[in-house]
Amino acid sequence: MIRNKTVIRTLLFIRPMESMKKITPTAAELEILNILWNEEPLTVKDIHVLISKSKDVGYTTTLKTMQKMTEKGLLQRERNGKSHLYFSTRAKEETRGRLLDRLVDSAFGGSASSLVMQLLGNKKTSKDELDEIKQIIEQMKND
Amino acid sequence: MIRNKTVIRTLLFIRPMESMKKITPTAAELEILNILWNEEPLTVKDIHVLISKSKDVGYTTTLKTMQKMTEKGLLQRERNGKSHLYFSTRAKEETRGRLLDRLVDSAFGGSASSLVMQLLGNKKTSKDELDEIKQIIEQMKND
DNA sequence: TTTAAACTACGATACTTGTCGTACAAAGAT
DNA sequence: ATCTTTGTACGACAAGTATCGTAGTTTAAA
Repeated sequence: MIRNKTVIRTLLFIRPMESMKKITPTAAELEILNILWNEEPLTVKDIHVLISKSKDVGYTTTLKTMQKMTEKGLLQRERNGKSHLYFSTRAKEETRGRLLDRLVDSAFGGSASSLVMQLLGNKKTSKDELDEIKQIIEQMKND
Repeated sequence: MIRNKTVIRTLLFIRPMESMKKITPTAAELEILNILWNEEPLTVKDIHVLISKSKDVGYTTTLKTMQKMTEKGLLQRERNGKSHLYFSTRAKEETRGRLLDRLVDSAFGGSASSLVMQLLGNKKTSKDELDEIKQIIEQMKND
């Protein structure tokens, strides 16, 4: 049985369909997305300046990552004079939802309530957070 | 009689400092851990049979993955005749907690309540799940 | 005792991720 | 017009993941 995807695509003369792919960003990509979700659009430089505050990384690393993200369809860009303005193509909620689904499936046996239980029992979650979560639930009960 | 082997080995210092490393398992590793968290210990074959039900993968792939996990300290094993019996070294809750923390940090700006909101607003989370979650919260309020 | 079956060990491969360095292009500054 | 700055493009590389194939070892069967 042929398992190699590259081989299969070659044999079938098809290309990977970017639009159909449900891409979940990696950690480095999320760092960039978190910034863009807060303020769009931004240049590579803008983002790199922000990231550099908490992390020592080269400019071309950020650039390359954003180029890859654009290839993948996570970002779009448009020329703005000499440089580009980047913005995210997917709503924050959609991406977060997908990541959450993946975690629920892969680590919590598909049970979202197990995840919440874990979260509420987690020492790292602050009391304020817990109160806030409880309040959210309370509010939802009135639907 | 003490049945928990992880505890025994921890007390006997069978594993060195490796066990201190904070490793977060990958997707393929989680698949194996999910099985072991449910029933321990198991052989490579046991696990491979179970995984094969939902996934087409070679036996040596499962074997190799479990060998790597043992190297990393995620699993431990002991000879059992011709083969080995594997068991996980970390409590389910610890690993889940770490994965959850990572997601909260990387995708939800460190806000656990944002994560819960997202989860509750997620169409994919079933009504039953939602009810269950609400019930959990309700119960926690009585502390 | 030879053989077959069941296992393990280990190397190899393809892909992905994160990271830079270098080369090149465009726009100003001198 | 030439030099400097500010960008982009692109190749390269190390590390890690998932995946198998092949070879070798042990146990059980004939």
